[in-house]
Amino acid sequence: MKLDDLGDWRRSHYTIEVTPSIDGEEVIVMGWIRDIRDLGGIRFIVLQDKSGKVQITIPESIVDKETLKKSGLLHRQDCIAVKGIVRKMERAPRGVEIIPKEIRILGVAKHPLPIDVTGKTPADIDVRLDARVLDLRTDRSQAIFKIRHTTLEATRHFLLGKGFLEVNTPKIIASATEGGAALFPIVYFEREAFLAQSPQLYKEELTIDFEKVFEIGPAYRAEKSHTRRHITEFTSIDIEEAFATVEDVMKVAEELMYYVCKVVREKCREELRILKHEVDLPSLPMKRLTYDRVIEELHERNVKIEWGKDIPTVAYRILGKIHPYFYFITDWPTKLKPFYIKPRDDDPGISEGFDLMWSWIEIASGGTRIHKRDLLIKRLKEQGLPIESFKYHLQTFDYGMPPHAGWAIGLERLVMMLTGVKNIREVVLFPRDRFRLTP
RNA sequence: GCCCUGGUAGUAUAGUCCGGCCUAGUAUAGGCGGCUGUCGCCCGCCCGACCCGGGUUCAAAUCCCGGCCAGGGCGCCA
Repeated sequence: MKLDDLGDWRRSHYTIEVTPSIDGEEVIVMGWIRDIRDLGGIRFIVLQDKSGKVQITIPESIVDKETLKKSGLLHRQDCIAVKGIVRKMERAPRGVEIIPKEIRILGVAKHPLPIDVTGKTPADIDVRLDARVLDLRTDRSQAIFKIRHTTLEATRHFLLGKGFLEVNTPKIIASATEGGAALFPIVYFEREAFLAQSPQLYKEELTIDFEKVFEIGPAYRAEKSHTRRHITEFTSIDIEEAFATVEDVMKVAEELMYYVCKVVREKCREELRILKHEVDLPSLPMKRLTYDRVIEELHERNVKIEWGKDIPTVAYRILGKIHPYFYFITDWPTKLKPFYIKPRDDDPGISEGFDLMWSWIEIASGGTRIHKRDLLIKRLKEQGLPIESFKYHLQTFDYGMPPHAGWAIGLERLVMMLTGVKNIREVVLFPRDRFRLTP
């Protein structure tokens, strides 16, 4: 089909701005055809733009022949511009419709489409991700990403209000430093480099310069996990604060969770309705369970975990049934935590690290960091990490490292909680997992 | 790395256990026709599929073996 040019047409109104109060005005709207209902002598076209939808009504007796003919050529998801007169009409959705004078076809869609954008015929997650750009047009996807956007907006607003400075640290790093999660190796000219698994060391170092920093950025994990809560590229919300301890930053975390829930509840009512999901306001302070207490609770339910061992997923699922919303797990055995987490002064076997849980899923982890160089070296050795790889990091401890604490929140897991979505890939535009690298 | 499950039109499903009744049903999308107030419009007609390879059998969508692809779970982790 021959496409029309945009020409000198510019949008005069978003669809949401077409209301009964502008009855009789001429408008130009632009967007995509969501649905067409042809009744013979009258044709209804639902036009969708980023703001919402409006009905274009084409009664054969009113509209001129050429526009009538053109309107008959249209399909779902074609991109069009419509110049027409707004008509107040009680029988139309939102009490208003547009009677077109001229239609310009700007882009066409090839049919049949791989997924139904009206959402009436469901599609599997795999099919949806293969046609992701089309899938993102659905009300469900639009709602999810509006909530994700609002979560980020609220998080920034909250942390900026607390005096944190937003930073960006390198995602290409020289060596596999932190231990733990596997890193992706990359070819960096004639050397090998890695994609960063977290901004951990950089954000700690930056407390010397800016005291309170946060970063919202990508993190990469080469884990072969294949579950609804794992992806290889995710977004980490990180904070680090000088002159603070685990209790101070746990407070920041729970207040942030409260604030984000509050903002999403207020600003995303329609989106939550579409997703048939409710967000409860957590009560503060959130429960603080020690690792010992968690082991006890599990014992009471016949799940035996030896002290010092990690908590397996089955146990977390049980824990999630006992504590269905947010709770902290504190006082972890030092050996279960990364080398930079500070052991307690009065009992070095226990750390000042914590996890923030949402039901059975870990949303965040953090704690007081070690700021004394000698202790850090001792812990590196205990965990069998190569001291020489930490040369630049250890060097910063000669520049007046303040006591500090921080945490990292997995944005996608937070958004899963806020949207009720069961698969993490649904809350990422173009997710990467063990098996998916495209689109 | 280990374990489980599945693969039928563009999409979503029925049929698979217990082989023949399958010329593979249904919905939706798409095409054609009809319909002047739809808003998951309606009505009629049409198009369109058993993942690939091998085996068993008179007969395979259905049973067996291999492959490929996908979903999920464990471990690890956010």
